[in-house]
Amino acid sequence: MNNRIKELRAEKGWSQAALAEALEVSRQTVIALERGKYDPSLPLAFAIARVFGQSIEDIFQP
Amino acid sequence: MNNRIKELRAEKGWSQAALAEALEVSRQTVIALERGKYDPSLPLAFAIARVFGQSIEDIFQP
DNA sequence: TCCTTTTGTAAAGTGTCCTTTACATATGGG
DNA sequence: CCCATATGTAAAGGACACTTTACAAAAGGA
Repeated sequence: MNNRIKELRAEKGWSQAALAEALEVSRQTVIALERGKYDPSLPLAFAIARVFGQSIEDIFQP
Repeated sequence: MNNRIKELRAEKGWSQAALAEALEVSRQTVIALERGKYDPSLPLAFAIARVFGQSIEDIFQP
């Protein structure tokens, strides 16, 4: 499952730490997601979509 | 996180076993999801959206 | 150069997602 | 009544999602 987290975070000009805080997860989680180490849980996917103002389908591609 | 899986499955007239097969998961997983025991993984959420022809956001509400 | 910020790796621990197996109960058709 | 179908519970095990802590390395500004 690919995602556009890193790209969207760059557009916002946020650091990984800032995104982690916005998502209420650890920085390690942001790193792992961006590097495709694993997929987020569904609740976290919703949070990611919310902070970037896009749909889950727009950010994640199976 | 609430979901409309049971309702959508009823509309299709599918048994839990039939849905499980369509999703390529066990029947136990379908039961657990419908009864809100836990949320699906993101890949499974995509599969559920696909078999019902709706968006993830339409099926799951945080 | 020095210091701060940012990004990355590693490891160990906890809880969740999903599996298989087994058994129980309800319902409807023959 | 008998049997098949549908739904549910329980329990044990494996893999994944997420955490905390610690350390390493690159990059930019003063």
